Amino acid sequence: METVRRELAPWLTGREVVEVELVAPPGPKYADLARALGRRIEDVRRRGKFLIMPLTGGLDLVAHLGMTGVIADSAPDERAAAHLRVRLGLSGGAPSALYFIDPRRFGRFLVVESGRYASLPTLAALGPEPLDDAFTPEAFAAALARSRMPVKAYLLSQRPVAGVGNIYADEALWRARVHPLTPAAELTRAQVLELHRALREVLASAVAAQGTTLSDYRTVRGRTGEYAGQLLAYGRAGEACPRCGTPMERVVIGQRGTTFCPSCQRLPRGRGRARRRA
DNA sequence: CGCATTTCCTGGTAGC
DNA sequence: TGCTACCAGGAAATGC
Repeated sequence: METVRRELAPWLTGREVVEVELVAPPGPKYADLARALGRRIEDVRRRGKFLIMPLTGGLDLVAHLGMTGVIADSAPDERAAAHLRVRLGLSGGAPSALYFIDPRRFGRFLVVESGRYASLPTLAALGPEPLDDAFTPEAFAAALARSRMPVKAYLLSQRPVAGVGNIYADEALWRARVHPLTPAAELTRAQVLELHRALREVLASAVAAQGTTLSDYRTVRGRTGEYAGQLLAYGRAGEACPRCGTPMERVVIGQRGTTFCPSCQRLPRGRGRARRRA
């Protein structure tokens, strides 16, 4: 999403939305989109995986690409045209239209009052940006201490830190040698520090590579992201761990496929509450 | 409030 | 070859 934001910002900032074509059926995922009409895009920001475009008149245009959504600056080819959901006509020179194509329909493209995210609970409760100074090891430790969910599931909730999806969660947990089923509150201080560092490194590297294309993801100009070639854990179940050679394993945590090394990433034992000694 | 479960959806692919 | 079944998963809705 950061790659998409960087391509969109110089193009969209200052443009007026002169046409709103909602191709998808109206619904909460496209709530109030027509209100963008006649307003100028003041900025292109990002919070986690949400794109936030403040509009003149106290509104925000909010986009989320879901699994397979693509924002493009040129018309989709015949194959992708079947999945066109939104077209925005823009003032100014070419490219003068934005296309939102979303085959699996998990994406959103809606207008809300500025900063009013009640209809987007994940955005409303989003943790700090991982590459911001506010994301300190202390803040991360305090967030993790609040939950006994498996740390992998808690990361995906977007609450301890923003923007970590399934791929980057697996990569960071592997780097930090943390078992994905470890209850968040049971990470040791050393593990919190390792995971904090790993999250920042993985996300910074992925942004430098312009993201991870496994199949659908494309930048606004149609390019692929190249971080897939640097993945060390995600999607490698059955292969040797790059660090120790042990076969990597796959489990399901919170409905998400999760790959980890059973040798490098050990579950702590016997540190839970509710334990009594005889 | 916190957490688990279910739902949305289609392209790709395994299996027959 | 052509069919069916199943899998992928981000976030919201629903159910305790």
